Amino acid sequence: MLMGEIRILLVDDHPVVRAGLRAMLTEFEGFTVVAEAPEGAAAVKEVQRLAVLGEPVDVVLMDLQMGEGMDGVSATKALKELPDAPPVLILTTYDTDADILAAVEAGASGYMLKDAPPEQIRSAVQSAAAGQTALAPEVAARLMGRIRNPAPVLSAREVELLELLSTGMSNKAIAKELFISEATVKTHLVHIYDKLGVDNRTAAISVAVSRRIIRSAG
Amino acid sequence: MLMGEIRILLVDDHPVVRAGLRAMLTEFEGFTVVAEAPEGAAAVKEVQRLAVLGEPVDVVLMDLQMGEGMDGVSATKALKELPDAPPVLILTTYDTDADILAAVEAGASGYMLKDAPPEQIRSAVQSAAAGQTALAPEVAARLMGRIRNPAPVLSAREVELLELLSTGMSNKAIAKELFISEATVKTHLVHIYDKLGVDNRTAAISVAVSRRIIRSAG
DNA sequence: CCTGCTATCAACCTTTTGGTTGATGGCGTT
DNA sequence: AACGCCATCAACCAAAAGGTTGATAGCAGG
Repeated sequence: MLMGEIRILLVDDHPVVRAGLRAMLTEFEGFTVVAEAPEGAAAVKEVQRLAVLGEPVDVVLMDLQMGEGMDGVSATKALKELPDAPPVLILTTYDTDADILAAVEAGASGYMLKDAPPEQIRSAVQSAAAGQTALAPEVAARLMGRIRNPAPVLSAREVELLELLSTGMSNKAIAKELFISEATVKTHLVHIYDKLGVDNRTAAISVAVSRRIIRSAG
Repeated sequence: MLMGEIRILLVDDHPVVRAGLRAMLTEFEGFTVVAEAPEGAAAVKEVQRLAVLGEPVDVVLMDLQMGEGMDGVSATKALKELPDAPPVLILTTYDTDADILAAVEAGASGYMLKDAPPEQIRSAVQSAAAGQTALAPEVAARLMGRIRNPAPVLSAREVELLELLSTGMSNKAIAKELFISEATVKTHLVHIYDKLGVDNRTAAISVAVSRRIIRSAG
């Protein structure tokens, strides 16, 4: 293949951010932005379209929060089900555990923050294109810190519950949403309270937000 | 002055966004980005520096949320105290009541959203440079709506309660903290729920945070 | 002066949560 | 195979929160 250019698809609902990434990446050697999409569904279509044209995408740069349409996590999952799925590099604003976990679980090859210096983004794209994993230093540090300092680790399910909790849903509503019984919700909550060292849902949210386990409503 | 170019200062903590705005604006006729700043304090210095150089800034494009340093509202206030203060056009992601009101109160000449189409941003910058006010359609609509349908305003005491609420305190604890009876706490809560359109404390916090009535733990 | 809003409190009742105990099955590790 | 962790559910009880009615008092505005 002789080191052709790295072919990139940008997925972000903000035209300004897309323009910024395009400008930033094309200034570097070896990068081409071959397509853009404002949300996840369009991104999947673009990847397929370019694949059948014989001009496959090498790396997808994906935002997590899209105003409308398919969000980044769902899009990543959808992309990973395609044959010859390209690596997906998440590029977002927030570095909460919930976001990171969801992204990694969906099959993302990396997790970068939008306020990262250009050079960092450049090397992350390169790593992703090479099939490697690329984590932002902040993200990596957070993961390392949590290994050294065995802070109580919430399971993915527990984080999921916390997120619904933070929207103000009752146990009954959460149960319905997750297709489990109210009893199970209560069991999860007891475990969450235990791990966070609190004894009610409101305090749990407060602690979870300040520890960046979840992101507050916004 | 013969219709010189409009000289712009970009203020945003994300290099990606700055690059995007720069690329977007310089593609249009009549715009020059003369400086950039990652946060408010640096922005004020830039404006002053360029003023003494005899190359004054015509429009400041300002984000509201900066990771570190002076935030957009404070920076706008600071700029407005300078002699020959340039118009400040807010360009941000969120269009909450609190943000818009704070920005307008601080003296902003306009309020645009980052997901706006380039053409809209272009004309907003032009309006601001001409000394006019430029509001994004979404923002204008929201303001109109709030005039017709004034949002319930929480009393100072109610906000005080909300703040304690968000830390996870029980009614009893809040009562003790504020030297009032638990009954009074409950009465306040009923009023708060009523005004926010919710029916439990967790949802109240969620709404209050998303409306920026209080700021979340962090 | 009357009206409305705010802040305070009480009594009462219903619903929701929290806390406990115990049980099942899956999954991965030792 | 045995152990631990996770996710699921049930039944039960105690505590907290939610909802209602009603009352008092201050203070601002028409």
